[in-house]
Amino acid sequence: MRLSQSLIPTLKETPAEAQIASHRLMLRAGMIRQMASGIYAWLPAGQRVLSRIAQIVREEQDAAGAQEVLMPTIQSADLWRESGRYEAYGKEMLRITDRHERELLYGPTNEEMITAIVRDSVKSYRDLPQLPYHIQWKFRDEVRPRFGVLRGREFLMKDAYSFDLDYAGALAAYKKMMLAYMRTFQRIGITAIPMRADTGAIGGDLSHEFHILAPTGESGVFYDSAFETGDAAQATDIEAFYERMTSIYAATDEKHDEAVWAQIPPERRREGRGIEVGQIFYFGTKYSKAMEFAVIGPDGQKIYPEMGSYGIGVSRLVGAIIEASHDEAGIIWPDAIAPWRAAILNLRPGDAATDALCEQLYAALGAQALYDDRAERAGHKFAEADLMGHPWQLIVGPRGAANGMVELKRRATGERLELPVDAALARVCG
RNA sequence: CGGGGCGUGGCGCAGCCUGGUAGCGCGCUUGUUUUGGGUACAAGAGGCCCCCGGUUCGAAUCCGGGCGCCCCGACCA
Repeated sequence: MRLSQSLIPTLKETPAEAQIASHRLMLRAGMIRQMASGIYAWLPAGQRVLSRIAQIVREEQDAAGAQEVLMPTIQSADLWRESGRYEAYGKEMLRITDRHERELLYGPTNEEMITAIVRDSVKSYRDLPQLPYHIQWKFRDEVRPRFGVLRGREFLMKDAYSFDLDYAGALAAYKKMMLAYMRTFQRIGITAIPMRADTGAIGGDLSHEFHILAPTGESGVFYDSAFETGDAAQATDIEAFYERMTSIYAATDEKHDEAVWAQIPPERRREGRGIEVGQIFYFGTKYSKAMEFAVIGPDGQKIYPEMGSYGIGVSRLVGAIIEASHDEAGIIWPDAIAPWRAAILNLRPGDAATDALCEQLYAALGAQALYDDRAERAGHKFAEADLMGHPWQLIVGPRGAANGMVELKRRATGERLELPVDAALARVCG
């Protein structure tokens, strides 16, 4: 992308409504614009990050054996009457009436819908297990939206639903998702810690929340430093992995147990704040029974499938990652999800050697690069590149260009190196 | 949903108390300049002062009613 032709409206000053770092930076870096309270439009820089995160989530769900589907945002009230949640859900649910006075709603979650879909086509025990997921926009009419995309009303979410014949099967699905989640967060490049959680409105008796550590997190978290050394990508034995994840101490302040905490060696105790970016639940036959979803077992008897659901807040992750990874100058994107791997800063557009070298870099990097070809001051370009958080900056000025040299800056460390073009490209691509 | 605050050019704000027909910084346009960390000078463009009603000779300003947005709390992926 050439910056001169892009729709990336950066702001020098912070809009008054933005209070926390991620909200401020997302607005200033031109990633989002608010369209109504808690509702945002995603501009190219934001959209690219959102897509990258979604793609990693998708790949890890697929790897775990889940199947991608896409359910609608609008649902029928009748569906929710089957489970009894239409009345129970309260004002958080956005209710809509169509031209025929039919009652609809903008889905806050999809347990009912996926149960109906699977129920209507799965009749035999031979058809289970099933593990569908989708990545879709949801709406919860929060009383008080805030913190930008961290607490929006409309949000992009991955949610998966497991259907198994028995508890053992459901537990296996739960463990698979736990591993998939840890792999997902590791690939994104952030530390997320699973913590035993309440099951809340969805119901059930086994649940974990996944929290990203960030100083501005909404809840206090206590955990054993053993989490810092885990490597989900290397885990081969899922049972051992699950055992390890659930035996190391980690709790939000609500569930914190001082007695257990006291038994952890002091040098391993970590306290901080966390932002919840995912939650997994096992809830048994709550929905299958309420919605009369049963398959016929080998003995001809009805079996109500054991269910679980597994969510990741994709749009929330964007904000959460920024909370965990920024400095005074701006965002610091992890490499895996940066909107562009590198920015090319042309410090002297119009200078033949400088232009030629920039074009050479841009041709080599293609869609991975954001080329700042504007007739702006160098300082302006530096400041905006730092703000937007590109992992690498390829800085090209007439001085170096005359000798085929570029300056490579690593955003995370501030390290700057003068390198020949090929060496610089190798670093960026490697 | 309780408590508080704010709505004035794209963004940040002043003006409102003490009514007299709108201003500053940034951004934008043009020119000159500058050229490695948000440059300088000059000249411009751009505003139903959130909306409706009232008071008044006259309302951004006072009064009433809406709407929108933000903050604290309760709630929450």
